[in-house]
Amino acid sequence: MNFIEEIVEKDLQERKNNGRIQTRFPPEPNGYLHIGHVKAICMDFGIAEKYNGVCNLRFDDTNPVKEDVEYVDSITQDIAWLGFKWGKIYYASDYFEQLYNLAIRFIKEGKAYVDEQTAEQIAAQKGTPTEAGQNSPYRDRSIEENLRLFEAMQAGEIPDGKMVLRAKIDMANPNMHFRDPIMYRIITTHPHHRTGRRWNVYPMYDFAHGQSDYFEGVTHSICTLEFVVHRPLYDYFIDQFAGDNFAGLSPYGPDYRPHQYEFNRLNITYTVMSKRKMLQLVQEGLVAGWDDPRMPTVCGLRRRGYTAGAIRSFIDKIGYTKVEGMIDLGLLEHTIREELKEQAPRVCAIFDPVKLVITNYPENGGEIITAENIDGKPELGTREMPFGRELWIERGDFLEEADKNFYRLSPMGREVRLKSAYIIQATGCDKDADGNVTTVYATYDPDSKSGTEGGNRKTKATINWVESGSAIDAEVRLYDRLFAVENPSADERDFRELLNPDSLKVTTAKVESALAGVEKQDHFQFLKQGYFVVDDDSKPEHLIFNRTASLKDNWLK
RNA sequence: UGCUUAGUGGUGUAAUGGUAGCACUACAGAUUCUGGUUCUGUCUGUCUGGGUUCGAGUCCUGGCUAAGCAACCA
Repeated sequence: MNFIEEIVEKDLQERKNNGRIQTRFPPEPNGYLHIGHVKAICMDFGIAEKYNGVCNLRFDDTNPVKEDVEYVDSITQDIAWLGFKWGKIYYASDYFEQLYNLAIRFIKEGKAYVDEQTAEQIAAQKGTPTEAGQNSPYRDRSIEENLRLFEAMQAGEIPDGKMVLRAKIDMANPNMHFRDPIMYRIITTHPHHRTGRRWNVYPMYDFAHGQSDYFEGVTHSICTLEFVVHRPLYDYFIDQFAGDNFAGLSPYGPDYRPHQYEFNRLNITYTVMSKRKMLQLVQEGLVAGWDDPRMPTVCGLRRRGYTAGAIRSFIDKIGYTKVEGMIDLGLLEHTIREELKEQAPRVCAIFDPVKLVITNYPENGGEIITAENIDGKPELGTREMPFGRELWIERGDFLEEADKNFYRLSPMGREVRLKSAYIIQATGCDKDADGNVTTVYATYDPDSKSGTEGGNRKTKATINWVESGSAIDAEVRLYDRLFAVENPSADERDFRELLNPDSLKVTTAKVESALAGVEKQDHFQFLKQGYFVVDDDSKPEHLIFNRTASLKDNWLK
């Protein structure tokens, strides 16, 4: 149980809010969801699910300059793909009318004023974390003038940037957010994706979020640590209005009060978790798009071959605390391997092929071998592998002069098993002028077929193969970590200089004919290579596989 | 020099005054028709000084360190 769940259970015990549990996931529709958001999603939806409550989706769409419907659609799709069910879909823009009225009321109570200074002047006056700020010269306008100007702002009579509405709190407050925070600014240059040109003023996050929670009846407003310093302001605005129940706007009675709680956000090594940086990577063509398999976005992870179950399991493993840390990318990879090893059919794919000729196999012979998709799991089915005199094997599986650490195919070596087929012994090879092996020769034991009595003989090594006449050429995209350094965000260099130049290698492999009919999102283990998924752009005549994760390999040492 | 938050093995996370545990990583061995998997084992930890207590990772107190906060972003 994490510390948020402890808070919830305590609240439940004390019958706070009559035992009602309501959370919300509040994305801003200005980018695609990434795995950091998934951590928040698992929290928000998880709490609601576990404690018999509801989690609503609320788009925090208070800034039309950055937001777009494109993102609303992708966000809902991603959440659905992850397997979460929201109660209702709300938008902060649903409350623009109420929020505007609250602002008017605030002005009438002498708690807000219209400031005509430039953004630079306001910033300069704000002071620093260690020095108090100065009052604005416009701070003590009359209520009537404030009212008139704010209405003029909304009427479209004031150009963008010329005026803002500020709360009159305390320019000397040690919490910078209390130094007369801006409540409303003018935006006329961009129509809002839902309200169009209806509004010329838009509320800031601090004036919108808590009130939106209140309108909806949210009990636990859970967010990440950077909002800790905003919490006093969240409480402040609600306190100002909750006295008379927001003039009757809450259906939950006078004792109801939403509370904000914060947990540590997710950081993962060798990646970035900033929407701004991701947008830059996309816009500058440094990746193929938001769903590039190297991206930490939900759609990128999906295209990489991560399953919703594995992603949720990963979030479950890392937990929730208030300690800011950095998760090993290795843990994420471990989680997808853990899932795929149970369900991904094994197939042979030869990445660096060299011809193997079995000299004592009949010249025009051939046969079909039936192999289990996963050894020892007959319930997952079988596949057919054509076998013949000429095969493709991995170049690295043959060494003309082997040392004792190499126990695969070699004329000097021992017998070797062809996976699911026969036991062979290398006899020699052909080489080109440069000394590269062009063909390997071997003899086989016809009585050693897998599954027969003669096949029970032990071999030290088993190698992969694909029959040359039936092999299919497939494009394989070998993905690796996006960045070359562990923590790109902490590096003084521009993050774009830190990209891993080997994050994608495209190559061709000879794959089994059984893969002819694969469909998008099918998962496989290419034996000894790694886990691969069929790419969204794959076609029957041009198969494309993305490497989800490599297999662990202890041999290189 | 302010406010806020936080310090448990390499990483993440438990222990709610009573044997510092789990997962990942690393290493070693066994098993294996994947140099994968599986199994077994090993290494490594309570930021620090003082105090309370029979007993402190936990409570009190001083210090140290780190992160966040000065968008008309969320």
